Amino acid sequence: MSLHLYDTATRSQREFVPLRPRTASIYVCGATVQGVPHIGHVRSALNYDVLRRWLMATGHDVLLVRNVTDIDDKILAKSAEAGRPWWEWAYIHERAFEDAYTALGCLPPSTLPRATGHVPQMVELMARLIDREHAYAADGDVYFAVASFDDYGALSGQRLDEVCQGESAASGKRDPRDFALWKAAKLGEPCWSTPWGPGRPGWHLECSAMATTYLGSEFDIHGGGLDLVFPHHENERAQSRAAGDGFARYWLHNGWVTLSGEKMSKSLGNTLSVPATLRRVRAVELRYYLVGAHYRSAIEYSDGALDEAVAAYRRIESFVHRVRERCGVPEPGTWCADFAAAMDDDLGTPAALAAIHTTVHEGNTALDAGNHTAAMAATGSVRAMAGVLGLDPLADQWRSTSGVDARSVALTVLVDRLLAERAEARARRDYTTADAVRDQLLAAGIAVEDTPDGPVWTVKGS
RNA sequence: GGCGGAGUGGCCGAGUGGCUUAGGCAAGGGCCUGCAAAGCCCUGUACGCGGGUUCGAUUCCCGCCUCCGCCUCCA
Repeated sequence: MSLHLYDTATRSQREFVPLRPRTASIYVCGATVQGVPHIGHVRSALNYDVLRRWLMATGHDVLLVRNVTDIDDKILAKSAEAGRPWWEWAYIHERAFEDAYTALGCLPPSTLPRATGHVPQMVELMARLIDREHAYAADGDVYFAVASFDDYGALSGQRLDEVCQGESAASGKRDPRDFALWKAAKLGEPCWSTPWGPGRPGWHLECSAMATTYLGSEFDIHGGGLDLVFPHHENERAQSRAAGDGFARYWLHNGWVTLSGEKMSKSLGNTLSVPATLRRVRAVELRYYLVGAHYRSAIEYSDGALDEAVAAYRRIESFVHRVRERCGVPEPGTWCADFAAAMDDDLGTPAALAAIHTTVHEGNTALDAGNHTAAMAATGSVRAMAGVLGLDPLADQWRSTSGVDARSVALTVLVDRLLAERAEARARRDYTTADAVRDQLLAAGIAVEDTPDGPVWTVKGS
């Protein structure tokens, strides 16, 4: 079995055969940085992070480009409303997004291009399109001529006669279905000069320009949220192919996070921000929750479901910690066949998680039987599998303290001192005193468990 | 109106034409423990409704109901 991915363009699973063997090039539509990231935004980034990690784990050299749309109508409107420069507004929110991605353990992209930094490439692309008579300039706007591209609509399944794209108010448009590649400068708006007059990039054009700048005229995977299929990705595909580029070979789209049955979106105002969620659960737990559902299914957010994910993750985490305390630090090993089969089947993370839980179960049984070798092996396997999902409990990413610092040394000395007292009390059957010590520790957030190898303590939530 | 997705046991959430019918959470019983905790063992008549195909359907086909998304900016 090899990796198969569901391709929106063909509405079917296709075997992933990269353009160049052992390499993978991925372009993911990042955010329009106009506000604070919500958990739906990070779900998208997380899905492509898991894809990337699985490709890396199976021996691919991966290039992943995620863009930042740092100029658009809403950024201009919101910054104006706030009385701040548009570029400051964009950068503040770009940082908020990056902070959220980093907190959740997304590997940094190979590069993070901004739309405003790629105007020359956009001009070049428009020139090619005009040359081939797939685009035309009108009063400083530049439009793509939809009718000139036969394959338009193939990606999204939209019927041409039903389509009427947003910029219909514009006078120079020859066909209501045409969409803007470039928008003529309006008074007071930022603009860049082009052969057709000053203006600013249209949304669709920038992604085509940035993707091919970094990944070449043809690349492997283009990803994004389900809502981008039409018109954004349809238009990207049309303009790039019309210009003679092969463009994306696989189109992946992730499902929603919904709240009260509705898509979480800024316009509806029903968003749950990442910072707010991280005040309630740890980042790794939120990651488990978002990665635990299949990427194409919708997640109907609920506090209860998030709590269940927290409990499920802690089962894995406590197993790994228990083995580490009793048997030593296990190095990541190899994943089991079920796990690989699940991941190869269109990133079947639910089944992959089931494989992890099965291994945890086996490891716990081994630990109960005093078989430290088998417990270590299971833990190594769990670490490797969880690592592919970015959920390895012992990964540096999730370490709350940097390991052996002065504070943790001090804590260890004090806890060990108390545990010695408790051991003495237990030895003389003074359980009142022994339990008092344990309760004291628990009140301080330190859980004590008696095991065949002696008491083991852990700081809750670390 | 056009296109697409979903309805699974107390809850979350996979999946499959029949095989011990994922996994987790929660619940009940048991083992272990001084007591716990954690773990282990056991238990639980699931597949929106109505037809059809089939020896057999939750899984395929048809119809219906309900919910959601895209078609305008949106992960």
